Amino acid sequence: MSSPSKSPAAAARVSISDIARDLGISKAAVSYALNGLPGVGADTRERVLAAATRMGWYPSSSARALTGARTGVVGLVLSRPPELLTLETFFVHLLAGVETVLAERGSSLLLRVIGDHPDEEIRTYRRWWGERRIDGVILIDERFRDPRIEPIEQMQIPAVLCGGPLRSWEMPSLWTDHSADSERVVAHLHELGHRRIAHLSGPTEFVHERSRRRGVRRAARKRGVDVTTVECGYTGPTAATQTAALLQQAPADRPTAIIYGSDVMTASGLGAVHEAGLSVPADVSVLSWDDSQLATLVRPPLTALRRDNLAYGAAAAHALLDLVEGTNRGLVQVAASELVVRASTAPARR
Amino acid sequence: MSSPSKSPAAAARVSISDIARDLGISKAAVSYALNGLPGVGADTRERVLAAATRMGWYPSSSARALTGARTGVVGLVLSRPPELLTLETFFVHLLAGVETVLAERGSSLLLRVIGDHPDEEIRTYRRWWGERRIDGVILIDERFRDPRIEPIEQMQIPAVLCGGPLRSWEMPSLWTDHSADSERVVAHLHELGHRRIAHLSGPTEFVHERSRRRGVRRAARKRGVDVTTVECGYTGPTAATQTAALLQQAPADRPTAIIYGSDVMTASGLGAVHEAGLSVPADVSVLSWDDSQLATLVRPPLTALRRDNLAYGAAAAHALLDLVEGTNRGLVQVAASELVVRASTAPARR
DNA sequence: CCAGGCCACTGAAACGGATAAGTAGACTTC
DNA sequence: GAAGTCTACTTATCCGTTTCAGTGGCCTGG
Repeated sequence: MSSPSKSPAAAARVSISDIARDLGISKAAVSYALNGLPGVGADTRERVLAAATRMGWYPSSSARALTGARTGVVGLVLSRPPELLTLETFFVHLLAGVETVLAERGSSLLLRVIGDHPDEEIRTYRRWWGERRIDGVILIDERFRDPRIEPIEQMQIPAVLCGGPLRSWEMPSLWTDHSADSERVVAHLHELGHRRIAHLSGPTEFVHERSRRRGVRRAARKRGVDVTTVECGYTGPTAATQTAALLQQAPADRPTAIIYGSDVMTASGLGAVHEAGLSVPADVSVLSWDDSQLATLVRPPLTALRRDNLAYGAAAAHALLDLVEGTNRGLVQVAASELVVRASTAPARR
Repeated sequence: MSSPSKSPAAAARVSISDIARDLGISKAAVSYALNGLPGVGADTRERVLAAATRMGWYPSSSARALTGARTGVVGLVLSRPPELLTLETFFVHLLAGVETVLAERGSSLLLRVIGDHPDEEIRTYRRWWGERRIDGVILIDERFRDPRIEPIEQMQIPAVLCGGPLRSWEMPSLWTDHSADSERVVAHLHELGHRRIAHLSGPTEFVHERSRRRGVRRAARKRGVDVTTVECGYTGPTAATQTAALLQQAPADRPTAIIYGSDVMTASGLGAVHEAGLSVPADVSVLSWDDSQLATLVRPPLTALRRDNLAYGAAAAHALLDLVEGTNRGLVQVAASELVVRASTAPARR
């Protein structure tokens, strides 16, 4: 609480006018030189470049943006309560993937973390766009009848939808083949002899959870596997409660394998299975729809479906930057997931 | 790869000139009205405000920044390899905490995620600052002889250091009392009768790891507890290897309790203890310097030192925004950590 | 009744860069 | 050797906002 900071803005900031004055030429010539445009001689260009480096010049992003060019910033809103963000390694990986590409292509990420509230999310987009802060946005966590779609389209904000495909949506989307993933998961359990399984999915307000449920049901029916689908929150406790409920049934009725919607849910389920006096994988096999370090740290380590979230983020960033530059990549299919088999799934008990 | 996007910039964007024209007054009057400055009558002010809402006006951040005002953006660089970011719930919590405050006070977060490379981090600051993109930065992960300090001071970028105190540093820092934390941890183990403990810390290039090591050694010496300090990476495997090495010693020599630098390290250590044929907490107690969901998901659940990282991020953001507005809060002490005792620590075996 | 002050407002410049339009001078062209 | 074409610049304007320096009109005080 001591003295006010002595105006940090005091630090010398170099503009093209300074360079022009220093070299005795016009601002325009400097601008041409720095942007690699024709209109200046080779020697002048070199002198300008040298002076810019020497004097520590950087283009003012504000001034550039003001003339109508890009801002070089991409917006991303994370709208889940912080306690859910925590272990959802998905987000951090996604961010890292997005960032790699943005850095490569000279853009930056404007991030907003808000509790679960779609209105707030839309307000943020409206504001960022109105203030000309961003070139476009990445929309994650597609919801059923997603309320963000219409405002985004109406404001004509360039956007990439992580989800879809969507009939009205004309911008790029990153499409995951949930039905193939479901096949993979169910096939694995079927091969191990499981004929009664449960699927504890995340909230069905998310489109990907709906798709997975549908996929699992279809794959199970095809193989004559009996499946119970239960909707859970993403948090550990709800998964544990639902697991306990499932296992209270008579041994002949209860599932011999459980698919969980996330690594955290699976780890919690693991605890619930033990508390029910059963063991994994001897009595019950469990399988996580997400892989992560957590999956390898619990005992037994979890069989999990692994997606490359870094690549996912990178693909989203590429699609968005391409769109901003005028190329609509349309529907981009993301790489297939891979089932990593560990010790939490085993042959069904006879 | 279909048609180029039809210039999204085409969407009508309203400027104060539009409002001025609409109302038949000057741009200056509109500006005064919108900013709550004297110079316009109450009725005019109201008409301007109404028109701004009606026409959907937002201030252009670029134009504002150009006149020398704030940009309303705070920069943050995460420079650790993505695989470490993943389970380090610290970062996500920190981000969420920072964001809450920024949103409240009308700022946004510009984020860069880079692999572990301080040079790149400094280049990012230099660029952001040169391009007038940010008002200030939050420096996390203080390092020994931190190479970021000097450039930041020289460029006079307003910054908050998460760490310190540092003699030359005149800007705010967020100081954690590592010595009190160490006391708490060692006291707990001492009370349980442990007289031979090990501390597997994170990399000593980080100042907080050094402080913790020093604190643990001092607290142990004070109580006549024997302590072995080992430097580990933050990753699981190195912690497991070091744990195995420690437990290979003769029962009379090996530690009866191990303090780990993070939750991931502890969970991995847990596995290593089991593989050595020993049990937690009967043979060895383990304790994590970080609490998280992971700590509750492994068996046994981990005794852990809990920091409020959300509050930590919030404090950092507050200190920075205050600094930007001219108030240097100096040394801010963060709230003390709390030891959450769970099942992974128990009385030492006789 | 008029100087002085205040109020509500206008005009213009400034911020830093992009860019359209203009202008010398050198060089080609027939 | 005059007209035309390049090249290498310069001048001026614009983007949207803030802000400084006016400028009338009205009110007040002496």
